[in-house]
Amino acid sequence: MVAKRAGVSQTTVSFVLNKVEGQNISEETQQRVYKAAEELGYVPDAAARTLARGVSDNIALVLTQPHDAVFSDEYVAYVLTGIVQVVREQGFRVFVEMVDTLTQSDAYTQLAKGKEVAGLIVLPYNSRKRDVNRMLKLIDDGFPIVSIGRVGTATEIPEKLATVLIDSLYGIQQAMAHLISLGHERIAAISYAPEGATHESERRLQIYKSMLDEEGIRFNKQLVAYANYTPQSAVDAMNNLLELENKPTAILALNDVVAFGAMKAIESYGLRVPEDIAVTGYDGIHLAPFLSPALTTVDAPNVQQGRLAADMLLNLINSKPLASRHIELQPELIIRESCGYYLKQTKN
Amino acid sequence: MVAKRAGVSQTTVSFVLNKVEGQNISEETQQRVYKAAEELGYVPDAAARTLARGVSDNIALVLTQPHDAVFSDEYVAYVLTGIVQVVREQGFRVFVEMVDTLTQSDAYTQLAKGKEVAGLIVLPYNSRKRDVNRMLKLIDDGFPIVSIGRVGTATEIPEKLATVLIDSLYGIQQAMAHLISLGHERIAAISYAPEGATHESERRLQIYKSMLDEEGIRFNKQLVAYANYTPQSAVDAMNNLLELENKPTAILALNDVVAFGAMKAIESYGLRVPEDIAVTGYDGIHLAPFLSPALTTVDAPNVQQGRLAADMLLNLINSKPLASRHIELQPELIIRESCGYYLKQTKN
DNA sequence: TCTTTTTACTAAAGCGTATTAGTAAATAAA
DNA sequence: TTTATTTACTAATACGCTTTAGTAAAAAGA
Repeated sequence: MVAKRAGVSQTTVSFVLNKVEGQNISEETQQRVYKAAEELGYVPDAAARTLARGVSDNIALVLTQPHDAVFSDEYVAYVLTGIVQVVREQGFRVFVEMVDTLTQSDAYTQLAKGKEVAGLIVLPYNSRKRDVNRMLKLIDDGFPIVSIGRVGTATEIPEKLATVLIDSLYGIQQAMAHLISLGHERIAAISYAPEGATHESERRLQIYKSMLDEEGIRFNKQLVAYANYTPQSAVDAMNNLLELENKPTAILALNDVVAFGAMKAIESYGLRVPEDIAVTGYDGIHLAPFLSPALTTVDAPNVQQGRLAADMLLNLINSKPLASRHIELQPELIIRESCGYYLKQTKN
Repeated sequence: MVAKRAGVSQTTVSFVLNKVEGQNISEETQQRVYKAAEELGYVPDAAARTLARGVSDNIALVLTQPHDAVFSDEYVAYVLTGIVQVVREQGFRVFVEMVDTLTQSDAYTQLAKGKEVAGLIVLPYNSRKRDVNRMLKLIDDGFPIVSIGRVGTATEIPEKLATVLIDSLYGIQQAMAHLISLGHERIAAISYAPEGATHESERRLQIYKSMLDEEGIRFNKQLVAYANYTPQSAVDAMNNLLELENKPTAILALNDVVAFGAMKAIESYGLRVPEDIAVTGYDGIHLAPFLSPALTTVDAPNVQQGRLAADMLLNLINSKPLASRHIELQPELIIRESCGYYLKQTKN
């Protein structure tokens, strides 16, 4: 079509529009091709192009979730945004796949083998060992995969799997140090996941324990409660803590949604945050500063996490060397009102 | 590959795997094909398939936003979830495209003409007239497009454009009626967008005005403030209202993010919600019940909106008749604590 | 002047599937 | 028994692009 209109061969059109190097096409011919393409509103057929090239221009973000669960998590939105921002500059598009690892465990393989995408970014927080093995097999076959965060139940990050993590060790340490520096000793932790459900939540609890240890505070099992991803379950967990004879004076919420629920429970109970009980969160959701009291939380750079994962993936796709297979980003404690830090400051 | 292994022709393989009707393939041959495909882990090449069929198995969700803006809106996440849930059952995948309507105004056309997708679902809240015209032209060419919500600045919904709306007239009316029934007369409205920026925000303000009118309350221009999509801008807007000599006794926040900001501003100012000032929101974000006080808000069924849009799109793609080109969903006022309704109840 | 190199292109094959038109063998109808 | 129909397949083309191998004409080198 374009070829006819410009009076050249299809080959020439392809060379011109793709700016293929090493082909001496005269300036004049090039202009003619561009003009013809412009006039016809030509857009190359994506499928034909992919078929001929053998590689797709798409990548997928794979979320491991039961697929009727709503991804209400801001976290995912942030990561996705980061990814889209980066890959679009190289002409890639992004699929969002919600994979129920129980019923569609071959989803990774489908995407890869069908050449639907050139690479995958995976949020594997609910995935099983079987899924991980599938991923590793694909990687061995040379298929690019980057993981964001730790794999669900696995204790170790597979060396082969490119990963972008957020250093929760550092984050939780900061939060705990902050609470301790404010004089708290009866610090309770509320996990966002059931006991043993994910490696990451267990890890955060572990850090909580070791921080207590370092400070010579005895770990008390009663002061650990488990929510179930929803804010309501966090309310319930907090209510259990409030029924203890020796109530905690501070709450380390393992994510912000839990912190929301905990604060709600505390105030419904008739106590005040931070005067009676201090609360810290983790994630840095964008409404955290606008709670009353504003939530002190560990701000994790999630957009950045998405961007870096996308960067890594593009490098893998283009067979460029990776600076590192495992990137760790530093979160930052943002001190606001929910721990009473500024209250103390003013008093002095 | 599969053909050789099963000892049949490529054609037969295609017929079997695609379950093509009217082809008499013996049960035995079918089993042989299935077995061979299974053993080889065969996954059809997506690009080749699309090329041969002439239609893609993908759709795109197009977000009109400056593409460096983070889509922190839960709203988008909900809609996306609904869409993915529905289309995946028919074997479709979903692209997420973030389109800056200023710099990439031909994005719709690219996707359609490149046959990258079989149809589009558009969230057009920031789109310009030019974009709308492009969409309408594509529709005229028979390309399936469904819009979620009203087109950015347009006053009318184009008849040709299939649309899934949420009836904000009904929603805002309920919220206003609730505030008025609680005795409020000095009701201020805070828009989530700058004056005149989007049709939807202006529409909500219009409903606010007409409700005042109906109740014989004089409209006071001073009682309208404008935020700029972020919670911080809502804080600023609220602070302006708090500086009025005659402070409002109730705030109609035009979305929940604004409500968050407004409540924060009120409490920072030293007043209480709902005792001094009542607040209603709009959207029903999932943290609304866990604010203190819990936010009374108009709950919009956004997942459902996504599902219905996906349904419509699939019908358009399959050239099935649409029951209606314009669907309107009813939101529902959820009464919680931020207006003092239960406070009054207890008093009596 | 004759040969080599460079310039500016093109013909044709190939990517992996869907699909149309067709065929040989088996069965049914006349 | 002959003809028509049905069953069970297959050969070959098309989809629209990329890319390899090649060619004719012009320029450079000997």
